[in-house]
Amino acid sequence: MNSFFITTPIYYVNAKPHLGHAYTTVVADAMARYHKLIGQETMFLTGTDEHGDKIVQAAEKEGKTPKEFVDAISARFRALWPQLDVANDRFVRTTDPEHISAVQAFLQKVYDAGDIYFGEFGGHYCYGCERFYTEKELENGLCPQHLTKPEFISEKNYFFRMSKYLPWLKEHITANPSFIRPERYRSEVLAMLESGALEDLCISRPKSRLTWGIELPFDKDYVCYVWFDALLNYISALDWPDGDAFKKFWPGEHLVAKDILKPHAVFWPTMLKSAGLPQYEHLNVHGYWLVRDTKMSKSLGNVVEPSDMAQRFGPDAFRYFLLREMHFGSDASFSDEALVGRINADLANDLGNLFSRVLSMTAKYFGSRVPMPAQLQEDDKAIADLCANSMRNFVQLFGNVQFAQGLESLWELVRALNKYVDTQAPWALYKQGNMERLATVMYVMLAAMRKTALCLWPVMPVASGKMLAQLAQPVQEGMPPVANIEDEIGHFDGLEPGLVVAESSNLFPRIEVKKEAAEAKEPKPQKKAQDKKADKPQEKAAPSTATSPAEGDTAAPAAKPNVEFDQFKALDLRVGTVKVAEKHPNADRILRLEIDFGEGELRQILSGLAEHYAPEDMVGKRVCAVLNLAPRKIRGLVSHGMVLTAGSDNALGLLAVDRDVPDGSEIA
RNA sequence: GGCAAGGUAGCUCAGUUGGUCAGAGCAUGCGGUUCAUACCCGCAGUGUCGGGGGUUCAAAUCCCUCCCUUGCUACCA
Repeated sequence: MNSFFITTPIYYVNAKPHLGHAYTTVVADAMARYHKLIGQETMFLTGTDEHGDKIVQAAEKEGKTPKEFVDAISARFRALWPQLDVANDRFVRTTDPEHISAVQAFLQKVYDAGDIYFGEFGGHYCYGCERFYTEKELENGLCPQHLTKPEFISEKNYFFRMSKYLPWLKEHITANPSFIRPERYRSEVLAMLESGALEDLCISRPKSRLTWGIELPFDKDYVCYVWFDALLNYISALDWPDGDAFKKFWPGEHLVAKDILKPHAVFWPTMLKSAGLPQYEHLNVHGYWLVRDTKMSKSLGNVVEPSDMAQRFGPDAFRYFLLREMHFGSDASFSDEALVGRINADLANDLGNLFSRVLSMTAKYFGSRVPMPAQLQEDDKAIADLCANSMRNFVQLFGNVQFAQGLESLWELVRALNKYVDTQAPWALYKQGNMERLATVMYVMLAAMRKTALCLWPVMPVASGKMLAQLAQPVQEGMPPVANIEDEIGHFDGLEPGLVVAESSNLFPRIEVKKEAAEAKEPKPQKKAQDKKADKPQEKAAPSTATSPAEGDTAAPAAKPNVEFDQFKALDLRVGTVKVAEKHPNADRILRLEIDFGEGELRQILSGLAEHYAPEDMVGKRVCAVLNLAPRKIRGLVSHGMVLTAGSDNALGLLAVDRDVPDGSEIA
């Protein structure tokens, strides 16, 4: 197989690009370059996802049409990639006409195959669960959780018969250990399949509710629901069904963050299966970057900006850090100190200094001409062997998406070269006038440095080019430095004696740290799911949709329609004092409160505060609540009202009254 | 609460099927060197390999149990 196709997810354009996007895209770029470096023709695709409710709302807010809005944000993504030396071959947008027609062709194909049906059932909607139940799931016609009668919602939709292919999928994943990698995510998907929780997939929305989407070819009253639309970018961008690119590059592999594992590991393969298309080769799943939280918030402007990092430290160093610091698949922690540490230790001290010292000696001893080596001795052969080993490991590990390990393997060589300089002591040979030996030693180092620079091209394309240029190697921008790096492993020559190399080198200047240490003392790393929001559709899960996109982006929620004053007056809002607070015995997130509203007896209200307030801290607190909500049973206890809070999971607070008013006071 | 993955030197992590497996890099201390980006090289560590119990001649590595972390999941009217 001599072609290679890699994709990032198409990024959801409701916000600007952040570290998570940058990581995924840089990794994809490095993979694409790696495959070029082993002699394959590659296609690297990224793009933007531009359909869905959230987009319409965000556009309205800015007084733009959805199209105007997505044009602007999509452009921002596209503008970022060159700053990170990312060279994608194509950029797909779900609003491209070619994409739209491909989605419709695909839908028609699956429809004709009988795998799409109109959803007659699945209309039993429980408001408590915010989901639909099938007849089978109901207990005596009631919601099994709330024991209430679900409402039959008449909104019908089209469903993809995904369940039909789940047994096949399980076999496929079992039979192909690297279909989903690393292993942990493969197990996760298998567990998902075992659990039997997956059902058919809702793939439509009525136009009455959502118009910003792709019309179904077999029903003009419906548009395609997000995932179906979004996933198909991977082949629409290859000009499926008829394009040459598809024939040439499919199947390829995908790169995603762990939050969108399910759609890529379950929806997408079953879709391909239904349409009779070959499966992708690999789904490569990475973790999150956690960011040290110095009260990180948008208001403090403390968020990690990829373009900012690239400007401050250079795209090469930033890319190196991303690939070296994160063990692919696991989460990693991002901080300026870690970044500076890597740059100084690995790039400046080890690699940069190696180039500097060797080139400077070559200038001094041989007028910057690559000397002709004599017979290699033991020490020299040891370096040559190590060089071959490091390269072999590097190539193999990179192919296995083990980027950190691959780089580590290469650095074994870099460190050994620094040591070799010390043990051979060229300056001593020079003083002794042992020019033959000196020539050999210098040649060994220069040759090994060349090999190192070749390997680094996928990771640091510009710096690699500079290193090679310093070694008088031909470099053509955008092209891999050699036709196939694997041909470079078996032999140690490749550097022509007589070439004139650079006199000095300052590839990676040390970054002096002074005040940075002071700033970064106390705060503990806090979880910050970088990728979470942007890559996935935002609409609430609907009938049988397995995804449940996370809500709660930092942007304020969209405005709601006006209500009449009477409707507001209908609410019985009051102030009360918490007298009793304890954890709900059967629910982790819920506190059971008994609150005095001046009613003569305490009122029991259940509230999802357990993750934000300790029970003992609640006692004595004055709270605001809605009293006349219909009582609801939650996990065995009944709640007679709702405590008012503001904020989201990240930062949640209770509403309070700023003066002392009696319990039971009305809020108006 | 259920399911899953983890807890190994100050930090980030390696440790295949139980027997040099107690390691690497960074950071720290001491020494060396001078070609070099105050760099590089050498040496030195510290670790009850989360706690406890068990199997075994032998366990970080297998079993049980407990604790903690993370993710997914349910309840948050």
